Amino acid sequence: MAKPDDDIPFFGDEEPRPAPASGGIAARAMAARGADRPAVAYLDGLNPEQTEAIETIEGPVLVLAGAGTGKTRVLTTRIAHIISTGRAWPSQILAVTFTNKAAREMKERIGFLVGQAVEGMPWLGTFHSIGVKLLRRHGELVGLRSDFTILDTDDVIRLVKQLIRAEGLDDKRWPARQFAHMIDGWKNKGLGPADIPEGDARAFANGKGRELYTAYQERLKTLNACDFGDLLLHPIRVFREHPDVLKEYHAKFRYILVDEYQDTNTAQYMWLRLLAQRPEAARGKDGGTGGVNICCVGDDDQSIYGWRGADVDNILRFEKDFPGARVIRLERNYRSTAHILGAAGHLIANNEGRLGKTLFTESEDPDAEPVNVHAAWDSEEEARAVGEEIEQLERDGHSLSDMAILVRASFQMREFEDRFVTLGLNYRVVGGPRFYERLEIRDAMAYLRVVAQPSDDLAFERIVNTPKRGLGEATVRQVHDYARARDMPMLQAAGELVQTDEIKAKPRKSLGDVVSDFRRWRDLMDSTKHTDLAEQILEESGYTEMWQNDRSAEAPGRLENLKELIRSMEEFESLPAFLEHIALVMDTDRNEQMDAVNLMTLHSAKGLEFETVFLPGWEEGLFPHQRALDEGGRSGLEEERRLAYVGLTRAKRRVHVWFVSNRRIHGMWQSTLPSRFLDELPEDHVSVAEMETSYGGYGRNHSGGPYGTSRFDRMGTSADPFTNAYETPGWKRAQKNRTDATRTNWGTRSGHAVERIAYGESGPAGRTIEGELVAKSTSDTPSEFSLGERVFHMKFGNGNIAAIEGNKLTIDFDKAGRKRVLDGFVERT
DNA sequence: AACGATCACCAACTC
DNA sequence: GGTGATCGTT
Repeated sequence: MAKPDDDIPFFGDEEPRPAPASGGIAARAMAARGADRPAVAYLDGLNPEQTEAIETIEGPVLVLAGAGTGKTRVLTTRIAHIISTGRAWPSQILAVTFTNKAAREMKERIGFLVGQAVEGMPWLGTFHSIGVKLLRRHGELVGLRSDFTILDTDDVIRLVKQLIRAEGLDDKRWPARQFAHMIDGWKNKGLGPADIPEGDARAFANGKGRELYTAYQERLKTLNACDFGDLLLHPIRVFREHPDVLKEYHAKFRYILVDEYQDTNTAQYMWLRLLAQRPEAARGKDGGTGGVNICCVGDDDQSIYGWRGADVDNILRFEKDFPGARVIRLERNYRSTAHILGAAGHLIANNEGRLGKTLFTESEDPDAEPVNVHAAWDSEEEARAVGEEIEQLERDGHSLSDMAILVRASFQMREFEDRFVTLGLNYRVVGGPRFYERLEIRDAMAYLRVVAQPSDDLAFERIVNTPKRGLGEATVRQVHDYARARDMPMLQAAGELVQTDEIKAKPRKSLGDVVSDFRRWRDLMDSTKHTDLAEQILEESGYTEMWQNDRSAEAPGRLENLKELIRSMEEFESLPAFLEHIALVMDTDRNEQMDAVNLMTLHSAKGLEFETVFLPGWEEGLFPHQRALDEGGRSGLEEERRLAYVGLTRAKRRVHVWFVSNRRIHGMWQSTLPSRFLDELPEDHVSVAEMETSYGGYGRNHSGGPYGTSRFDRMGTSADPFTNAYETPGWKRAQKNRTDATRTNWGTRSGHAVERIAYGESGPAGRTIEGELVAKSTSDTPSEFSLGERVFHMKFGNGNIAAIEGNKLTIDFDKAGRKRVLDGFVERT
């Protein structure tokens, strides 16, 4: 086997092996070579299916790996196996993942198996980071210089907005965000401006869709920039238009592995096919093995990215694409209790079009808890109750890091955060609002981008007048127009303009200063350490000073973040390397070692596991998400169900599902119905929480509070909206529990009051609460209240009606101030 | 040109 | 609840 040029020293069959890393499994594996099976130690402890998935090295393989069945172990061991048996150099293995986290984890675990050799795997990464690597080499074939920049969604939207305005269109009527989203969708499908369907092209901006898309691509080219979609599309173009280049990679990548195959979109699929389907293999000249050594690992039940273009069909049609493919199912679960698996399996069985797997576990745990379902009045109480449960678990000796709260939508996080702050409970937001998205970080990055890449107009425009330098809209536009007219970067245009007298004296001076600043910084780039340079730039530009003079509450935090930014640059060797990292790797994993509760969305929970999982917000409209239902119809619902499945299967031992009766959405309180998914959980594996375990104490406290009313009363009413829709035995038991608890604890007086609050004066039968949005379903009905009327709201207390819009009331509350609420939630006093 | 106040609109998630 | 856009003011 010839050693590839870009490989690092490692062992091959003919070469002496370096001393293996001590304790490395590979070391033991090599020592054990020649013995009977398991021939190598790293295959110890694997079940037969896993072993098959690892040892079937030649030819196409699809591994259908259910949740918790050792998917990552199979992938990493397979790679270790390929390397250890000398079938390929580390650099000859292409291993793609979707997230940086997955790539990082895989790299770490391969490191445990093969030691140093993992450092020789340059082609282990996300689709996008590998795309960047390809384009740095071959970008010129599609008109990109090798120092191109990568635009994030924010940049894209700003750019699209400029283009929409340049076309003389109203950017209100045709929102840039929407068009950016459309472009992204086209790119996910592998469509360039010429390829998009006529209907799509006409759908936006009076038929100017295609024109705009073309203009957008043109603009990217002049900016020497790529958006995320281009990181996939450009390599595809290179491969298609330059067979010699493709051939080079065919020879290079002897083994291809794909993680989370069910999440590949069409462009990624095209990309993979180009690399995996070799013409010589098709002609049968490749040693009879079929030649396509591709191994895709995935789980159709965990496909949750349909809305961003992932195509489940990719996994469903694998066998057609790669004839002779071996399909291996991993169904033995090593993570969860039988209760959790039972609940998840029963839920997901409601989906059609599955490849079909049934997870099982062999561990028998007599103490295992069923899945717990809880009800709460509103999201605030939900957060409080979850907080209590967490504290109880903590007192029982569980560590916070073993618990996670998985929400459907990120806005749900705030209430938990608020609660945890009050409790002094450590928490960690995983994948939440990211560091790089912060205003000050983006500003600082813009400075660095202009220095590293003077043609980066988007970055230039962002900071040309930040801090304020007296360069207003008028001046910036002048520079912009000058640049566009001469097809040059704005920085250069600014440099030329200040030589002329086209600009008034004041802005001319500041613009000149900016230009010479950037010139100076740029000259320093080669001679100064990038961290020092960054510090110098922030200092000399007046940017840090701007925040030092800012007396707002956030300013100190922002300065802290800027320091953090400089610190995080340390580990990169150069400014460009750092900028690329930021563009692609948007997470900073700080505080990983702290013991803290994990808070994240269901999407970002995929691939993780926790002892205890809290799943709040199981309500119609939120989960399943209304938008998924509206846009995706049945398949949208199925995707939501898979998301629920992902949530449940994250748990090893305990699951607590919550739903609330009232949730505030867009600042308005809305009544909600429990999610249909609750109904799809099997009774055998579910227990509906008894009142005293989850509601005791604090509910009572509130009944004595300023607003007087207990919050659970509504549930005990005979007209309970849940009754009709939810007939399962488990559900009835839940009703019964609620009823009993209500009656015993709080009596009926407030029950009556709340009943009216919940249904308004028209009575329970008249106004059906229509699941997701009461506001929508009843907006035609004029409100029965009148202006100035004195009303009572159970959360906000007494107030006067200031305005009426259908059934939405604007009320000036005595204590809570002005709020907008639905009329169903207030009563006359 | 800069600033502060008010308003409209939005809020799945990843690279 | 937060943000960006817009308007009126200096």
